[in-house]
Amino acid sequence: MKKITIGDASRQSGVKVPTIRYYEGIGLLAAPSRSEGNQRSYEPADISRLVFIRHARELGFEVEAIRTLLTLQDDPHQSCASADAIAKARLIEVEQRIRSLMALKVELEAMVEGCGHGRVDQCRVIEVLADHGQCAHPHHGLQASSLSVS
Amino acid sequence: MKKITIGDASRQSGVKVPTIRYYEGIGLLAAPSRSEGNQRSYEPADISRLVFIRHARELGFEVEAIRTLLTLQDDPHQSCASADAIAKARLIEVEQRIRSLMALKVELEAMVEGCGHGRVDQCRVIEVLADHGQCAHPHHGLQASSLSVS
DNA sequence: CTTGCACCTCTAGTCGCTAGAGGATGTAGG
DNA sequence: CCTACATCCTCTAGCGACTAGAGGTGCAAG
Repeated sequence: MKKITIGDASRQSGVKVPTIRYYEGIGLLAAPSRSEGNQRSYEPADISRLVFIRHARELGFEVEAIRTLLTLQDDPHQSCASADAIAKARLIEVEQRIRSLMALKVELEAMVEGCGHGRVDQCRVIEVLADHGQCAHPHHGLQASSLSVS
Repeated sequence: MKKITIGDASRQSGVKVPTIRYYEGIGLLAAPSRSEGNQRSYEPADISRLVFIRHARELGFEVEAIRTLLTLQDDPHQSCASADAIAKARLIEVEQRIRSLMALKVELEAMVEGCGHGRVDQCRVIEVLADHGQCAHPHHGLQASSLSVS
């Protein structure tokens, strides 16, 4: 009978208040019951769900993937093949991302090192950007593809 | 006097047609002259600028950073300290990102490996997400912070 | 002269939130 | 009981960097 306000839910789960409402809006979290004054009232299970979501987001899973993972969690007798597949796909994404970023790192290091700290016309930073042929490493085919988790 | 259409500019620079128009809209690229029929007509210098922009975007520089880099390029007698600083900041971002992703990789690997390929109630993927205490590595403080380049 | 592609503008959508306006509710102190 | 004040409510708009689509015009080849 303890009523958990959205603020408490936020503090307990680590998910910000507007984000909780957002998750409700997109159907990740069921709409909770309301108090007489129309305020959301959560239960412990909702907190767990929010922690689950937050954790998955921190791992870089997309909301759609989390939606699938949550339906799996809701029915524990299902095969976990989908969860497995989602995690594996995410792992492959992360590995690719790391490879790309390593290539970027090498190139940025060369740019920064090559900068004579003088005038722009001797600056390798600008030069490399202007002329792709100067690249330390080719990295064509890199395409912006979302997903952050800094 | 060769007139470069937006389609040719796209093919030569590797920047998509709508993206070129977008860059014009946000002022990264000057509005080119127009043909009688109101079609954009580019010059070789515009292609170079587009290549510069594309390359910088591939390296993960934000549009605002590129704006600065372009003004530096336009005046080659300036000090390149700003370009240097921008590249260094980007390098630090990339290094941080790599570290975070390595931590994610470790955790995802543990999840995937721990999956018994049975039912959900034995699945470590779901379990780890539900209970942060199961994490192989702590990665709190990770906050989504934009910037992709897959 | 017609077919068909490339071009034009404009608006709206993507993702995962975040910020702000403007108002209602809940709680603690006087 | 009244007043602050924090917290809650809904709603809309904005972020970055594009992308997609509607609805219309230009142009070159057959």
